Amino acid sequence: MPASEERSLNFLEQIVEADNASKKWGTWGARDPSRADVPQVHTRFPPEPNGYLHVGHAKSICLNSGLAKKYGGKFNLRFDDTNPAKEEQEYVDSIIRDVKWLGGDFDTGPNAGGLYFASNYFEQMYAFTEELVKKGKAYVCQLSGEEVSARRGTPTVPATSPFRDRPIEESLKLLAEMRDGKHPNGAMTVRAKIDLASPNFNLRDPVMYRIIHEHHHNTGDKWSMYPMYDWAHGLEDSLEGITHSICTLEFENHRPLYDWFIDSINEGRGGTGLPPGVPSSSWSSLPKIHHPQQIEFAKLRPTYTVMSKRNLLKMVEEKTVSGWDDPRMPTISAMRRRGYPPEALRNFVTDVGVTKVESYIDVGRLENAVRDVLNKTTPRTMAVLKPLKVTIENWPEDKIDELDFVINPEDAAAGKRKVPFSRVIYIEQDDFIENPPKKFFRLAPGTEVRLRWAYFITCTGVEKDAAGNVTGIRATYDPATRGGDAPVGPDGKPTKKVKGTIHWISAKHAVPAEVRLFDRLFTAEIPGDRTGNYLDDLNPSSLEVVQAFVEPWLAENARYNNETLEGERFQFERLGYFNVDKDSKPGKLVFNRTVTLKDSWMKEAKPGA
RNA sequence: UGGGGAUUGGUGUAACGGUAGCACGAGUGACUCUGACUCACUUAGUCUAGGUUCGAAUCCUAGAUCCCCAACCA
Repeated sequence: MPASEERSLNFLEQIVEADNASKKWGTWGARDPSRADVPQVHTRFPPEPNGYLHVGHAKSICLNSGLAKKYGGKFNLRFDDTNPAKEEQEYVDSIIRDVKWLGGDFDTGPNAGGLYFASNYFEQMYAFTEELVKKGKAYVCQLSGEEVSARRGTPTVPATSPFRDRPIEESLKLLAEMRDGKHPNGAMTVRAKIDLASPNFNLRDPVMYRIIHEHHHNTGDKWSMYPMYDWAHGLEDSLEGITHSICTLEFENHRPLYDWFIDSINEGRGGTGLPPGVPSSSWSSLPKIHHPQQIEFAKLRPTYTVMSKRNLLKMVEEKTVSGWDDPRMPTISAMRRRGYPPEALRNFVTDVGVTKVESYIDVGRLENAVRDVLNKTTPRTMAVLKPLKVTIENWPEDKIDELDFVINPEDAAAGKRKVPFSRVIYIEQDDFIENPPKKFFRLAPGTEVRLRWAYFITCTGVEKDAAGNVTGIRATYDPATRGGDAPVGPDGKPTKKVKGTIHWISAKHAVPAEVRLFDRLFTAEIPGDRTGNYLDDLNPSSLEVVQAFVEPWLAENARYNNETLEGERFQFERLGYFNVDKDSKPGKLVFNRTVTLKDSWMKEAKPGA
């Protein structure tokens, strides 16, 4: 897959390069004289700690940290923790873990910009607010939520507030009281005084602060007024010197508001003179604040998945899934648990690109990106998911043969290992059909197949129970095919060929293991599109648990790393990629199927499947 | 009805007035001790209608369709 070395620039990169060329943001020279000619590029990922990160956030993380990396800039992780009613420390911890796992190096390496919290800027934001009130650009409004809503107006009818022209001193007094916690939730808000008739509703005197008496994970009980996102967000970026504030499309309408806030703070600062009638003041000696450039991009929306935190939270709370890290979830922690390598997520994100077009991405592309990485990196091993017993009639009762098994055909350095073979083996139920259809290359009465790296066997009989179900089969092996190669004739060519090669496990050596097979959580490309309720499209069989057999080598090498939260990854030949789940315990192995192998036989046998 | 965005094969994405290209998917074939991987070939596209131009996906005009906006959420 194109890890995209020669891909053309996406529109974000084009903007950054144009800015760099024009020196729009200056260079890093002030901080580091040795980098006086490196243009400043400073990005950030600004999550609210109110849920777990999902694959959509992964796109933002990769975009932002990728830009910093590519242009020698800095990347910040900043929590947008402005609403204590919804935010929790647990989410802060999980987000930090997930961002680091994905390679968003906000605290290590050359691009580390640091870890920040919006709540650490509350004092500064309050000072800005006082300044705006004094400038006549903000006021305290004592309308209730319902009243504000009722007075909102329509696209052509302006909003109203009876408090917008109250004396500045009055607002200042109430502002101080809000800060001192003297008023209950909902009693009043601070509003920006912009334009009640604006066709852009974001400019109809938006609320800057509301009163929330609630414990905050970072600031404790210090504050009882909290800034709204719109007021806070642009300031956070400004304070951190963010050059390119990358966000999603729905914030396009908010950009004029962010511009207004910063312009209003800067008005009269830095000695540029005050508007007529405004007396000289404390802020005229203050420097202007940084004005980042906001750029909007379209969210990532994979098919067959839901992305809204609300809907994901609902599934967690109602136990539709086992938790935020249920391997079927689109969260980063679920993908890590399921065995997706972070590199695959990164490749996927660059592969689908970034634009302003709202589109759906075939979730199959994510699965392909996962296969791509895993194919190159995982050891091959054998496991039988749904065992069918095969007795090799001409193999001596107690004889055991040790056969060589290539660990990874894609990676010669991985070497070989021994796999035991004996008289009774298990093969996959799907690899035997009593009355096979055309083009079925596997085992059937009278046909011959190769057992991977072992012997050719021919099916000689079928055992059934009283109900007629196949309970086992009998076969004979060809001693001349040891290692899986047909004997070579005088002409140097193999004396026979078999079309099929199947995997197997020696019954005597088989180690039992639980294997969890996942399918998509939803059966509809766009869950809920049909009925309006995404749960109507839940896939009832998205989880299947089987008791499988694995080879001894795998049992010995199946490890789970409690520190990185990653289980060892393997390919089970012909079945897919699997990893060790955190539920594994000594004596009880649990594997997740990360993703299947592509299966063109399945497509042929069951068209449309 | 106001404002802000978007529209290129089945899907995603390039082309920035000069040959509509790439990737995924799909199809066919080759290879193969994984029906995997790999390789080759094929497939199919500029929202519509006008206009400017030697030349338009790109510029202009009009229209169509889709998304976002009237939380004290982010």
